[in-house]
Amino acid sequence: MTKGNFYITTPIYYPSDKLHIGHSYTTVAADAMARYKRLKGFDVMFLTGTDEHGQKIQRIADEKGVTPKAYVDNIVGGIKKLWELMKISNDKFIRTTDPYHERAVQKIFKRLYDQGDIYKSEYEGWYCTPCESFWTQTQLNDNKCPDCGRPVELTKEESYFFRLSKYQNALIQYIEEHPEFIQPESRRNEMMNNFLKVGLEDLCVSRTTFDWGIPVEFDKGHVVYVWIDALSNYITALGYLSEDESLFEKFWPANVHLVGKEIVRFHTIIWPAMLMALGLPLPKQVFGHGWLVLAGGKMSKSKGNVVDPVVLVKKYGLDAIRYFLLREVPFGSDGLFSNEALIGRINADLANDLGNLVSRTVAMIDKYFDGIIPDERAEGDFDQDLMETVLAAPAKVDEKMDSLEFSAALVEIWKAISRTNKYIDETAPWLLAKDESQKPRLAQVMYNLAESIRIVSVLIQPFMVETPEKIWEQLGILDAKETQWDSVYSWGGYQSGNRVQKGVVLFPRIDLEQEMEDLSKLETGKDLSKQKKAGKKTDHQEKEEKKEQEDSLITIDDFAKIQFRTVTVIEAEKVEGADKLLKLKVRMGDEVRQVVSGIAKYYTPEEIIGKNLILVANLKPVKLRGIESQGMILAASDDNTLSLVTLDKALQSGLKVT
RNA sequence: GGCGGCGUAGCUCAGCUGGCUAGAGCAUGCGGUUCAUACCCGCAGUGUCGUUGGUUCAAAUCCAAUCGCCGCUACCA
Repeated sequence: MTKGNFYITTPIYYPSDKLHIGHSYTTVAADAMARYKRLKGFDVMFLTGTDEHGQKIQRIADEKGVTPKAYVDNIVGGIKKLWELMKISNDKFIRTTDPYHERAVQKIFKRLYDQGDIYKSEYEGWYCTPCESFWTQTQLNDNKCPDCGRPVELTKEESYFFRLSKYQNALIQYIEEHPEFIQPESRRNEMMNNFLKVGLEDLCVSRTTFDWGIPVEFDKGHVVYVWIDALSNYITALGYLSEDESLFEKFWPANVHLVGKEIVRFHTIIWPAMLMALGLPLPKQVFGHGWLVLAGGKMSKSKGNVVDPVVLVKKYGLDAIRYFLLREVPFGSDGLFSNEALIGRINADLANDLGNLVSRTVAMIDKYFDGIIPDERAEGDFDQDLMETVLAAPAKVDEKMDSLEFSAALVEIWKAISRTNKYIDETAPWLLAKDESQKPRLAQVMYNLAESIRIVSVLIQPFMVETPEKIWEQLGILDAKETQWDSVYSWGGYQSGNRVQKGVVLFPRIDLEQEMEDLSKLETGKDLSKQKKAGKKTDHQEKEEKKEQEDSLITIDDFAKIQFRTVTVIEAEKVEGADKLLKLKVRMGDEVRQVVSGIAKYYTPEEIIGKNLILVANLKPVKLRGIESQGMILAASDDNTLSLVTLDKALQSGLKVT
């Protein structure tokens, strides 16, 4: 009886910290899609979960003095609660620490090894300890960690590698033959131009430097590194390589993996290559959505942007938040998240348009007909136009949903709402009510209003999860037939005899100014400027923004470890072939040091000679573009300008700075 | 540096393969209405469509250059 199967996934989130509104964004979108497909009669599998291994979690757990498992159990509990709060209708929640997943990952790893797609070698790379990331020489930025800009160390590690390079051509061909595979299109171009066409390198898929991961069965000391562990969740969740593969057979390949744009690459290159190696079909689509970005950095504090979804839901109601997330930003683009925008949407779309429409309609039916619309009705002007407009919505919603245009789908529904509000003005029921002979006409008008609202209430079900029922209650809709998706393609589903009932205000209006004040108070003590992007970041690749805060306090001893010295620049020249680098010779007392510094865009060699600067003198020397740099010059920069830290008064070089 | 994208009313944006007096929502002003959550309905705008050239009977829409912003990515010693 079903229309077919539909498998949709969110990324599995990294439970190193509480989730924020960006995570909710992805998950609510997936939820809306899953609900929509269920309403359409599909057999849906909606998967979400958590990616729980890795060094970062191990380290955080260590710091807190708990086991990694205990640590993630706690966080995952919170995540599950959040999804309950947001009424996420996932059919399954996978944790990469689930035993069935671990077993399947081991089997996958073994299989790929046995067939030669994984081989053992040595990983030589530059390691950034704070970020726990390896980088290749070419990834480095001025020989520093491209993520955090701190120095990296050359490290060797025995590792297993996945032959990603082998699948390069097959991937290119697949992507070219399946233009719908990577969406939106701009992401496809990025993957093609930046990775596939320039060539893929084999991928390191095991680690020996930590043990919080799935052990490689046949080689103790190695744990499976993120890729095979995390990405395979999409199939292990379905029982792939378990005793019961029936779900896998039923739902794979997935219809769509919803991911944030920052992890499109993993899902469109690494993951498909893994699947090819396993001889499995590829997911039909990977959709990389945009980020919700917090409104302007320095403004955000004073404007008090709240990004904790729990707080938002409690404050404004679940449906308001879900509506905002899906409505405000076209799904493929980035969008601004601000409390003003949120409140604006709530007031304009939800309170004024939808909520008020329901309220006024119910009030009129109640007032004019004691709650039940009489069967004796008379058609009149505007009826036809109303019907046409409202009935046009379902097909448009279908069309938009099929391409994951949630925002556009909601726009279509709201056109119907607007049309209905206008219809009230056109028909002026309060005038009809004054004339006894117009009762049948008034009844028809009331019926049309009720029916329009009924259709709208059915259409909003994928997006809003509490409001539809509240509306049905007020309209006196009891029969499930009236709330089925199929019932909105024709007029007349609202049944005679339904008794309307005034109810609670669906969406109370919010006083914007008052609210912004409250929010600022709520935010005191919290520094949101650190959190510029509320977008979801799920992987081990995630940058750690909190680290700065955690590590921000040092002792005087820590400070003493760094030797700052005054120096004078005696020579300077551009580094051949590098845009950003200047090679400096500096005098430090009797000593002359060679320093390479990434300031070429801001200083010419000529202007820097003779300057008195501060050098970090005991920094481990590194080679930058083959030139040894014996220290680091201090400078400050904002987005546009960089300024060297110079001495206010002329002093000799070589002095200690304390 | 390479690839891609963006720059349109105060704000957020629509405007596909060039063609009626350049649109929507929000905000603003005015008018109407009273069933309703001071709501709804109507009307009114303002825009050198980033800048400069070019193609064309005709360009916001195509081409070139340029400025500004953003995304991905990189440095060829």
